[in-house]
Amino acid sequence: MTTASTSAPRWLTDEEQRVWRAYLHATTLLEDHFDRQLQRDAGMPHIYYGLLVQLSQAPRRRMRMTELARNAKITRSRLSHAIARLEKNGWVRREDCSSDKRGQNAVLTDDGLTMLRRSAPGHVEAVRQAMFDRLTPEQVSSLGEIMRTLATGLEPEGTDADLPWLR
Amino acid sequence: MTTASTSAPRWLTDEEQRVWRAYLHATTLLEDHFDRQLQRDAGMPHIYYGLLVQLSQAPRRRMRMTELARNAKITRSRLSHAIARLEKNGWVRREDCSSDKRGQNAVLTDDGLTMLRRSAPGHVEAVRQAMFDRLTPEQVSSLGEIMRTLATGLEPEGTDADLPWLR
DNA sequence: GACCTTTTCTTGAAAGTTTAACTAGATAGA
DNA sequence: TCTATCTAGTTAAACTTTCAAGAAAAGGTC
Repeated sequence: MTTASTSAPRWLTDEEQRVWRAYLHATTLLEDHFDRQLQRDAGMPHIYYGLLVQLSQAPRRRMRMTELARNAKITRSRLSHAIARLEKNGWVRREDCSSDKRGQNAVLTDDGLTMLRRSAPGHVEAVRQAMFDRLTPEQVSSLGEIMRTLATGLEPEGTDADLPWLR
Repeated sequence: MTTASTSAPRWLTDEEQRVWRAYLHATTLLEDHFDRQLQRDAGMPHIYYGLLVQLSQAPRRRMRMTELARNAKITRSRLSHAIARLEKNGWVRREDCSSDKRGQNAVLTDDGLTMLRRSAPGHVEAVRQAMFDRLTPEQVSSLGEIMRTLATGLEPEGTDADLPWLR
């Protein structure tokens, strides 16, 4: 067991505090920025757009709900609501899974694919402008390594971690 | 003017796609992680906690609404709702601004400060575990530089940028 | 002063998310 | 088989955020 609850807290150094705050500022601004860009140009928040992208790259443009939730790093409940909304837009439809009667597949429709094709260039451009055009190749590489490390830290293999899509 | 809407899109390279996805994965997981940690230990989402931290560090534990929104990188509307909720909890109260009758100050109460002191060690520990313990000093430094660059890119000085707290 | 514009902040409704509870089907053990 | 447990997904209610609109004060111009 740890003694974290009783021992003196290891406060952040000034440098760490600056980095932490910069992280929060940048991620908050970026999320706001992309949510607005996609709400304006594609009529949905960024996380919904990501779901369509996932589906477009999946075999036969379909994916099991839990698998999609795992890829998007969100809860199944959140995904249920999201797919319901996208279904109303006609961009996704649900389909029973043949091998498991509890299961559902989310399927990207032709309309959904069309919408994605139309909005992709603008979104890529936005991502470039906000991120890749501002960083050196070394920074891009470093950012990738850092983000992979942090993500892995929160979803360690073979443990009982509290992962969104298992809740 | 640009020709972005008509010229061929500059698609992301494989490397850029991997970095972009890693960024989305890590930030989504981290936000979920800290929101849950603070909801459990302090009874509020992470962004609300950040507001109390800001107030605790401000002179006389108070700050103008727009100033607080700017620091937190959120809209004034969002802040209004958040402060209303924190007021209900007794952790913040509102106060008229003497020099500008339109203005309001958000003031951290004694109860709010107590709550903050009680939950700070656990939160710092969570931040360490999820971020600083997993990165080398070089990575921490690099992350700070990258995040500062990205944040600055979205709030350029002296322009008519679409910043949340001005909407 | 009168008028117009801008700034500050709030509000109500709509949209999205979380939490806990629930249904139905799969799985494993006696 | 029968039963307990687990997994897949949904749902209702509470909460948070966004969007659009608006009230009130400040600032600028004539």
